[in-house]
Amino acid sequence: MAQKPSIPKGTRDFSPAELSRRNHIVETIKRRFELFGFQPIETPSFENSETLMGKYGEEGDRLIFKILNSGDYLSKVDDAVLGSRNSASLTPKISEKALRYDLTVPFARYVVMHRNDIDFPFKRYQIQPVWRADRPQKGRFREFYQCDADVVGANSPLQEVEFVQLYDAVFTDLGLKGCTIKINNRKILSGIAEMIGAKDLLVDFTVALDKLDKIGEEKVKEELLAKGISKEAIAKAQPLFTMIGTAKEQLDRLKTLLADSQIGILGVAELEEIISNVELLGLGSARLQLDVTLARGLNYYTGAIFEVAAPDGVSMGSIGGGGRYDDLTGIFGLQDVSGVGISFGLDRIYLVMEELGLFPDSLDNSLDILFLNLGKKEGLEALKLVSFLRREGIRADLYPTDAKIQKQFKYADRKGVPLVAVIGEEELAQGRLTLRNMKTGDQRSLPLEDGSLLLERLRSDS
RNA sequence: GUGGUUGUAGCUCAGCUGGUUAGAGCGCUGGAUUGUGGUUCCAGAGGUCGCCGGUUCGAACCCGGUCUUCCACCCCA
Repeated sequence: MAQKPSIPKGTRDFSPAELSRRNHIVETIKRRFELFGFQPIETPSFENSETLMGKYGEEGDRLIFKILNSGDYLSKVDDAVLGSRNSASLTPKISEKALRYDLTVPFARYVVMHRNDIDFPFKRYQIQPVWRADRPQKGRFREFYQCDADVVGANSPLQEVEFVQLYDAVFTDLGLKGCTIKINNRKILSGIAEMIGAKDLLVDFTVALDKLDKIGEEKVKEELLAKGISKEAIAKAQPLFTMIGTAKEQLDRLKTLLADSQIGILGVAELEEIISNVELLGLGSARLQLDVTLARGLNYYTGAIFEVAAPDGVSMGSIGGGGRYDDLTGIFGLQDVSGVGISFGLDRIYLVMEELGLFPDSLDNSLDILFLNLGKKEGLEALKLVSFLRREGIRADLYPTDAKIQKQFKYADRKGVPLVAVIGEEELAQGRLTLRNMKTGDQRSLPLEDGSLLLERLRSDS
């Protein structure tokens, strides 16, 4: 009995057409990463659970895919744990490995493990899938690709400036104009929390504030109240809700607001330096926007934080994010190594580009010329030219079987092949081939023996 | 994880208050056209109605469960 095939929810197959578009994005990103001096690494799909657990907050732990131990994994679990039916205590007993949730934490682990072989500052990039046990939605999958670039061992805020430029360069290359790179600094958020006396409620505070543009001022205040932040404290934070104007104006207001907070002032100064330097150097097609409500959930960030929004009019969550983390390697036993990095959400960038029709047509054709197969002798003759053209870097192919000529033409048409070469009985007798331009319908005759004339035509057409 | 939504041919979708052999368009295959695709015309193939169970004389349609899709939360790329 044949079963109906299916794939798990939140996963996808990629067709040749989709993959050539995805590769176009990946190659653009890769080229820029390398131009900016990053080197590639790869890490395993799965890590030891303890490497991952606890790095993404409580919510993150829930979304990590756990891998069941091999063998008779229940036999060694003692009855008390098994009988308690408590997932939190049972899980570590039956699962020691987990699929990676992002690329930043495995990278931190990599840095610590290989610290003696790495020349610091270390700039690495990594393009690999990650997995999250999330409920899928549009632009939200359970298996998706991240394209990360990080620098570890460099404290200078010039790194942040370069990352803003990197974002801008990639999106400009892709033709994705009008992206907004939102920037904030965790120190500012800490400073504000300190100011209003809610230091230990920093996470709740930032998570609520993050929703400002989505649910509005009143609802945010309600949530803050519900989380145990006093009315007076919220009143003190009032200037945050009406942060408009240029970056400079906003920074000036933050300076007065945070005058008594050492960490807050530090954050403002860092941000000021980054923003003014980005302005000085200029951007291509993206714009940098200070957004004091930007918080980001991943709790390892300590300094600058980034998030990229798609151009106006496209409804899609952030297509990139990142920030500075001072202590990530500290968790694995390597102190005083600051890191900063960004991530591109390949799958979401794909969806946005699809929606805006930004993929070049040239991605759709996979062949420069197709030779029709009209029999054994004819096919062999065609293959000689195919081999010659391939050596010259032309994407050439021979139709695999001597099917009906109509079928072969139809195949060429649908694949979008611009040129079709016909070598049949007639041509063979004359020592020539017929070359048809599929777009215009023009046909011309060329000698079989000398492939260079054909090559010339192909080169001039492309 | 919570609440809702969706599933009928390869694709996009019709299908009445449950009632004989479940339809269309596109696509596919063949022919018109025995060496010429994209247009047209003709013919044909293709469906466990997501899956499991229940109600009923009878279920694509009603009920329960389950999987999937999309949406809102949560969170995030």
